[in-house]
Amino acid sequence: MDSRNSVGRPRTTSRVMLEDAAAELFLENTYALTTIEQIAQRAGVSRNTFFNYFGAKSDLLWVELDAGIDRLAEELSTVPPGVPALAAVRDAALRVAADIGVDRVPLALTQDDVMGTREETRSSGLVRLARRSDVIASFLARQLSRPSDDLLVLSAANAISGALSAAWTAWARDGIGRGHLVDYVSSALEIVSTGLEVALPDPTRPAPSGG
Amino acid sequence: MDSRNSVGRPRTTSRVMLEDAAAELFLENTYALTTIEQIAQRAGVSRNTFFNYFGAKSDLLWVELDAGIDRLAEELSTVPPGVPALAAVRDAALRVAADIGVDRVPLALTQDDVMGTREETRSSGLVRLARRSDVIASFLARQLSRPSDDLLVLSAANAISGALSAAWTAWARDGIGRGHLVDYVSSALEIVSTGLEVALPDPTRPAPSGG
DNA sequence: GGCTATTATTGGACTCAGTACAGTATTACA
DNA sequence: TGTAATACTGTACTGAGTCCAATAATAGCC
Repeated sequence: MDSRNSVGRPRTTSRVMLEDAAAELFLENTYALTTIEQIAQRAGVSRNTFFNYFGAKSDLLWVELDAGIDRLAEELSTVPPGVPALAAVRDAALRVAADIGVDRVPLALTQDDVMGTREETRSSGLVRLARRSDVIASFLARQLSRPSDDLLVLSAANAISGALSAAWTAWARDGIGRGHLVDYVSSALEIVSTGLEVALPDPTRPAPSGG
Repeated sequence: MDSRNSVGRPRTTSRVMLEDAAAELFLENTYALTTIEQIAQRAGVSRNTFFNYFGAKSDLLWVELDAGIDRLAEELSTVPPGVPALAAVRDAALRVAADIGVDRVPLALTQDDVMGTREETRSSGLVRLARRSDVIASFLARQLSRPSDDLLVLSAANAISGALSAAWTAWARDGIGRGHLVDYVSSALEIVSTGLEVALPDPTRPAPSGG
């Protein structure tokens, strides 16, 4: 039961030790009140070593999601030319989601209120959203033979990435007993691919096709 | 020709003087190499006064867009219940865009490379994207009588806001001779409302309706 | 075993954004 | 003229992120 600090800690890599130390401290003292100094100390490592593994304190909140985006980029890079682009994105996103276990929610999304992070979480999380948009946009551009700064390509990539964010967020917020992430991602993507007019029927009017 | 500093500067409000001083300095020295101290000094005001008007250095990049989001929120708040929600959002966004003159591009979007800001621009810009998503989501929730953390509502709001970002970005990047922002916004919104499958036909296949 | 090049880690000094707070000037208003 | 509210300033502080030079650890090779 001696969990004081570095002494006695299993000798895994510094990176993992930093992640673990951070998770503990964020829960104890909130994200905002935890300093990098403290994290490094508990991991039994110097403050500078922290910056060998992470570019910023907020990176610690998004380890899980960053890995997911890397996965997505890899999946998309192996898609051969000629394959329908939107379906390929959807399939890749679903495959990535399928591998996320129920317990692997990003720190930022679960702890959020507990950790007193709302602002910091948000802006650092949005950096991930942008990176995912880039990944998707360059794939769409390649696959559809359009320039990568094309308005349609950028709009579609942003819309897809936005929908994916909504899915992850909603899933994380549903807490224990939530279903599987895949289902959330599936619903969110259906909205953007079939169109908002269809997906969000207005209670005051019949659906467009019925008018 | 005497543009040294505060002395001789027109006595407008401190806020405007800070904005002007910042714009000058960002162009001269890039955003990253300009300190708040310098901005305040050129505006003829103390460093602390800066923080009376702006919460962060990066706010200076987004003055124009922040005003646009405020406008959007106001427009939406006056929409009576029962009006079709998606059309209302589209109309409000178009009205806001219509009022943005050709010269009123946000600093962040035009100067970008000149100012050596890419990273900082991006993450601070994304905070605006999130705020706009919130505005749209709470409107949609109210209008469609759904909870505001509903997956469909969040996905739609994120998708719309993402598409709007793409529109503003593409418009700004097109430089002198670009058309009017309204046209960009209109195209981008059409994509998400009619659906990506329809809007982005795949060159390898006929459109879904034709298959 | 020892030798060497590379990589991981460290200490220390620094810049600057952002916060807190108390004190002073300025303005508005009676 | 006095008084209250508001705008501004000085000072001091915390903590993130950067830079650089020095040292420890490690891997590869003889």
